[in-house]
Amino acid sequence: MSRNTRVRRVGTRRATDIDRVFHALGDPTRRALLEALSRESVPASSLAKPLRISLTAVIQHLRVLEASRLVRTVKVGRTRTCHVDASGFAALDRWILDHRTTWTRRLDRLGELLDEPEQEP
Amino acid sequence: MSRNTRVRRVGTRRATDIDRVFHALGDPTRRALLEALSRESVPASSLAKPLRISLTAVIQHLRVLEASRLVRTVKVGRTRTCHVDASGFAALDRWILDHRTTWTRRLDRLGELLDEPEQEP
DNA sequence: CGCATAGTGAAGGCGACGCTTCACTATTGC
DNA sequence: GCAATAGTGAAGCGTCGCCTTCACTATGCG
Repeated sequence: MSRNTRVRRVGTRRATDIDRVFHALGDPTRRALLEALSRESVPASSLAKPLRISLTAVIQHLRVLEASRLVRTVKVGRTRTCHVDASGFAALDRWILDHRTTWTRRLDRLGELLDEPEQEP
Repeated sequence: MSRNTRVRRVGTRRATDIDRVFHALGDPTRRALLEALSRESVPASSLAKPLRISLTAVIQHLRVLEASRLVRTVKVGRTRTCHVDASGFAALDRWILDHRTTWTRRLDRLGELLDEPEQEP
């Protein structure tokens, strides 16, 4: 591990909660992990195969997800069971809420944009 | 630039919109940039000094933010004016909405968590 | 016991990121 | 015109992040 055990930093500053959440969600593998977990709580070992990565990689991702409070894990016996944790999700929601007000005040358009079906080029 | 101009990828797969949004928001400097922009539209050059980074770095961040549709910029004369763009924000909102339902179905606790003032250790 | 299974720790490869500096172009304003 | 200002392109540096393999421990089970 070595690097993953280190306290996450951002520049020289200590990482904040929202830093961790955004960083955790920034990786598509971790989002896939979350998606799998949102269906049902599962042992770590069952997550590796569908994503085609090693169990070690899964454990490493789980550590990141746990640090950001998006996932909570419990180890019973030799198996570590993982389930979604709402805390990190709530932190994200709080951030969004805070900034939505600022942005909508300036843009006053988010509502309409959300109603649009999609607008990819 | 070279690397920043390259199409963002995630593994071997082309990056999706939400990939770009999360990645863009994962960097605290870019969030600070967004925060500054949410107050008022400003030329790129005015963003560098308060963040204590070079103008080049700002431009690079702006490219990332534009690719994720969180920021839109217009160049008039020699100055590039930047303002918040709701599209990326809407994409994020959509993602959250989609997954909130799944997670609350499992957790049925998000509501209470959001009502709690804060719960950092 | 003895073998298979689930998870950990350490170390390293390698590409991506954030930033800088230098060189250069395009505008602005005297 | 000319100097100052705003932005770009290219290149490179140090670090981080994702993943792997190998070695090892702990638990479950016939």
